[in-house]
Amino acid sequence: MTLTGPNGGKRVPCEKCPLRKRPVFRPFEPEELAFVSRFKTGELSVDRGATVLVEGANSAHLYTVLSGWGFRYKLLPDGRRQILNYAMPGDLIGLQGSLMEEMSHSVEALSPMLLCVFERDQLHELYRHHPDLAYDITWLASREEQMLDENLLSVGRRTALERAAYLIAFIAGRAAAVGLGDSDPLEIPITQQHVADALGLSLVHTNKTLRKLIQRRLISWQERGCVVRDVDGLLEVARWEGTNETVRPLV
Amino acid sequence: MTLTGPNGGKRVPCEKCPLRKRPVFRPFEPEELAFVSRFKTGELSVDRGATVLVEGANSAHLYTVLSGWGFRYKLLPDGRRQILNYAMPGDLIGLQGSLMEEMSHSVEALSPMLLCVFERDQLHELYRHHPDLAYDITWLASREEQMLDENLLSVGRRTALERAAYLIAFIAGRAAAVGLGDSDPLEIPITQQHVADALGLSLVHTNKTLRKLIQRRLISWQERGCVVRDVDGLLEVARWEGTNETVRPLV
DNA sequence: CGCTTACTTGAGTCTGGTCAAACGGGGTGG
DNA sequence: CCACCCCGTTTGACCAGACTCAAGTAAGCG
Repeated sequence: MTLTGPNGGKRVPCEKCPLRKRPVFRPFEPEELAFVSRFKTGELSVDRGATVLVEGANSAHLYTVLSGWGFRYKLLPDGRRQILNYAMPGDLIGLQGSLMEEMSHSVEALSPMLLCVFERDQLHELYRHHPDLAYDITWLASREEQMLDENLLSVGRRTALERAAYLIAFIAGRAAAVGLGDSDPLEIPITQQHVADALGLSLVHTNKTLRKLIQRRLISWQERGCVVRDVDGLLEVARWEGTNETVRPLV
Repeated sequence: MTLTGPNGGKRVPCEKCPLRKRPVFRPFEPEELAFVSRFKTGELSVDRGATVLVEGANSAHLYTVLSGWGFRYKLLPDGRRQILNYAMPGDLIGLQGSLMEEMSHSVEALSPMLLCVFERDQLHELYRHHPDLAYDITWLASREEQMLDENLLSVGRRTALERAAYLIAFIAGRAAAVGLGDSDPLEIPITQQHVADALGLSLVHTNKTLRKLIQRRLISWQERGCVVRDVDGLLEVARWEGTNETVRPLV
């Protein structure tokens, strides 16, 4: 886990942020950009498997994913784990920890990740002087809630096969919006255990379910990764229309 | 469904809002109160069973629950329903619909409800001139997300009995914070179908599960309602510590 | 080369689902 | 006033989807 200081070597200036070029992200006014740039106090680089945020901690920072994959999860006292959502470039993480006393979930990296670091303290200043950005942050929180709603519907009411197809199509859709898998078929860096914990299923049953999707040639599996072959096919199995990724703010 | 106009007969002025006296809600500055009061453009009274907000609609309003119970839910095309969360006094509903293009869930009343109505358009003004209130709204959105996280963990990873106990203890905890069931034991106005749809279980299995809680004298069931007898017992069955209801903003 | 991690697969079990029927109270129309 | 119906709850019988246990394979790594 490396923390690059302000203007350190690796620092990606917000103005030149590669993500910002993507059409999913709304263009920012120069002054907004300037503020965000000041708001960003560093970059954090974490390895695969590293814990970015821990439940119960009182984090002084919040982050935006610059690159890489991660996931939010909660644990039961006896170790049962539920993955709540996946995080990918452009996603804000740790907002809850900045607003509340402490984090109520943990975040772990699925691949090496690069994170933009923001100071929790400056959030108040953002709200005071940049109402549009404040609005954006609420919007992002609301979007996260929307995703959770859909996930909850899935875990609660879809069958195992529908759930698996939904999850992969959902991730693929979000990834496509930020330009992942543009050229080659998308490869999601997850193990089947991660899928199981997101779906609320056992590892064994998840394996058997994924096998069906593989047989139908909708996905294939490589060590440590799911290759998405046919998103439309997945959507059909899930009986889902997919989300329309609307234009959104970036931090 | 009745809409009472500004300063109509039934209108509860924000300054005299009975909820505001509760210690869970943070005290507001006079100017904040004045703005909220202006922000509130009316009251909406709905009957039990009425749909307050519909998925897909583009609502011009958002609401705060003044009294009564409701629930947020999503449907699958074939009718399967998942209840996402329950709404009770002090909760903000319809924020998503105000921020996004359209609602991604519906809201239905479990009992007669009284709602404070706010204009979506004025949300921008709130963000521009009342950063603290804006912050509060984000905080509330974040709290809703936190509740969803916990619900998702429950549906995904807890057993049927744990889930049922958790749900009822969760609702009871929230209700107690806003003063419901202060004198008599709390009575939650839900049917077993509502419990089933919140837990992701079938009606039959839900009935058998609730029966166990009833045998253990943790709850009892009256027509159209769950009576909470022993919250600590429920927490124990759920293997859960309960949420600490922290002070929060009201609207 | 042995260890670890992740994926597979089969067998047997059990939780939870489906189907079906019945009950009881409240409301309503005859 | 009574018969009927509807809604929500209850129960039993049976079925199936998902879980656990167990063992084996394959690839990567020190």
